[in-house]
Amino acid sequence: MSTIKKVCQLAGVSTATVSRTLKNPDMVNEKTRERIFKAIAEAGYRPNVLASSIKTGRSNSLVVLVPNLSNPFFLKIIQGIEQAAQENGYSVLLGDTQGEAKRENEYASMVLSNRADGLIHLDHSFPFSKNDETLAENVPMVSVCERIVSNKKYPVVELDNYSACRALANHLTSYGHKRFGVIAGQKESQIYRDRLSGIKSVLQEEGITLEDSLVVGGEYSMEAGEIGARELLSNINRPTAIFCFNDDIAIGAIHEIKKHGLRVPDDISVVGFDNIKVSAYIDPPLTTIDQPAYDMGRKAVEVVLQQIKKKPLQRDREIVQFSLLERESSGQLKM
Amino acid sequence: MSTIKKVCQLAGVSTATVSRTLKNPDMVNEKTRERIFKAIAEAGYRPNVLASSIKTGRSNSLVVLVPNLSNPFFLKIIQGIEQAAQENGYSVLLGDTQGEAKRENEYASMVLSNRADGLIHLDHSFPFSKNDETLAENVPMVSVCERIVSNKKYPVVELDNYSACRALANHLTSYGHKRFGVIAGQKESQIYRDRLSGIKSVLQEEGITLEDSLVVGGEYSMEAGEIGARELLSNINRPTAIFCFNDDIAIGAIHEIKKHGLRVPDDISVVGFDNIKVSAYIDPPLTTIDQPAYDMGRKAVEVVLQQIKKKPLQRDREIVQFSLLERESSGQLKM
DNA sequence: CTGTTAGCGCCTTCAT
DNA sequence: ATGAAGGCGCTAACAG
Repeated sequence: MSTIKKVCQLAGVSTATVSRTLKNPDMVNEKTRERIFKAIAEAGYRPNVLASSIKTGRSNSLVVLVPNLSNPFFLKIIQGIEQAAQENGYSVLLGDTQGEAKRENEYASMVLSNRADGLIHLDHSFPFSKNDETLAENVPMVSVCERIVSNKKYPVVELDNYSACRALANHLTSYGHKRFGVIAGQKESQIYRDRLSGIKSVLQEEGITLEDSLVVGGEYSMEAGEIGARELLSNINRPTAIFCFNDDIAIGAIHEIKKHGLRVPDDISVVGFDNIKVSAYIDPPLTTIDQPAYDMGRKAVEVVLQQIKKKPLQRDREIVQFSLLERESSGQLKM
Repeated sequence: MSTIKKVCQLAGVSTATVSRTLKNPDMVNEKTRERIFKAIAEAGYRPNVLASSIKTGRSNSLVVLVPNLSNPFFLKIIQGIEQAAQENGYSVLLGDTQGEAKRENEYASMVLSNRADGLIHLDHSFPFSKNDETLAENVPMVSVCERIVSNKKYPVVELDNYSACRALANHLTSYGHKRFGVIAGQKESQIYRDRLSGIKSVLQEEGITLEDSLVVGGEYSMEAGEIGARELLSNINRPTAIFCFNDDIAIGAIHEIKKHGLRVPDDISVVGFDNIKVSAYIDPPLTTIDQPAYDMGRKAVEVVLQQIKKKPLQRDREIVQFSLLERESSGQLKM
């Protein structure tokens, strides 16, 4: 690995000139410049970014914390992040936390040790350890989808879960459904509260109460969808329509419902959330809320870069638009 | 951000002692050690990894190049990579190349500029630019699934695609199928050749020839599966069984086949490749080849770390085991 | 066991 | 326009 010095020797100039040639080419005489470029090529020289980072104090990397890499929805977000990061000269350090605090702490601390300049968190937990809490105070950080629980307010990129769930609920009540079930994801999050209250607000308007026993689940996965559906199907008040808190859950639920010899949507309507790709390809195609995952990722990068560059944020909540995709997993109540 | 010097002041020692306390605690007196730890806590000191990297010449990062972040199969590989990397004190820089040479070049060059110590490539292209070719000669690099096309042999982690496809073909011929179609992925890769010849070898044994017009596709996606299926269905020799080169393609194909009013597997059998999660949940559940994606990721890390540590590789091809999962998308030929 | 010293590779004044 | 020199934060001989 040749260093700047080898280039100096070859070109017969000082390190300063080589450095300048790379940063501010105009500051250097055209002839020397050419000579230096030739020397660089000859030496196969690459500036050591670490060495320059140490001076500037910038690593030009962002850490991204994902609770679950298997979720295609997160993937689309990451794609957006990665894209936007690259366009801005940043690279992405990926941290699969699996929701474990220990892993979160480890990855988050990369920002403290100068390995990364900012943090994007796809979860609601405060990712730093107790120990690092005060250190973390000025860390550029943004959460996507979920809101970070902390004394300090961190910016967030999310959609209006309340309204989105109202849209879904209105859709289903308009089809005449009266008995509902919910298969939720994590229950301790803001998302859970927002979505559930969105649903309840509509049902209330229809004079319907959602019993606790009809709100099941606790994890965003196909398996959870299966289990949740099984639970709901065995309820005395078997619902005719089921809200699933993401598409994976819905896919699991539909699978289970069919296994019981029931039809979707003729016997039971199912709606999802996220609009992952495969949702359009399953049978029946899933009615769901489209979240602009890719854009959410991009926006998150914007927000965290703003913080890194110490520019003031216009707002600390970026709300993105959702849209209700009515496909074939939901339909008229047949009685 | 406080540096090692602040700790020195607080603890009244030299930088060397602080450094040692962090690296080789036993080399330092217990009392001073405690004092230093207290000072570190007080200062909120975090070693600047960039600064140490510059000395050691190691960044403790690996770049991972993925052609398509939307493919859940790659995701599982990345999960394995990420996991194994973390266990070994490495972090993962994610590069979504979208199969574009320019992006590959850019990400690959991170190894040349000391941003990363090694490279894991989930594609078959040589990721460095022409310019960097000689520079890249000694770069620790491994490919997963695909084999890197290059003069120099790079190690690879893959499964025996030829045998896996023989297994699929045997499975289908045993059900009496005689007319086959193939919806392939990228056609210029080793995978394509291996898989196709695996299929053909079995068909040949049965005295069946696979016409070129029945080998369609060119991309690993659900859309490609739809298009490919449409093409095959309109062929005069409409196949009764279709090989799809990954599960996404199969999902798209099944979707399309159903749209045409045909049933899977009663009218047409469909088999996939990879065994992504959702394949067990679609209707009908997909017969496919299970690739141990997670383990492949882990193994790739092992291999690249071996190279980084300049240890000789036992072999330059790590073959992982596949297994044929017979589910319900394939069945007896009905006539 | 601890401190001194000399860099790692690069950037950046400050001179010239 | 270019060079000399100091330093970024940390590590690693080498002394003591």
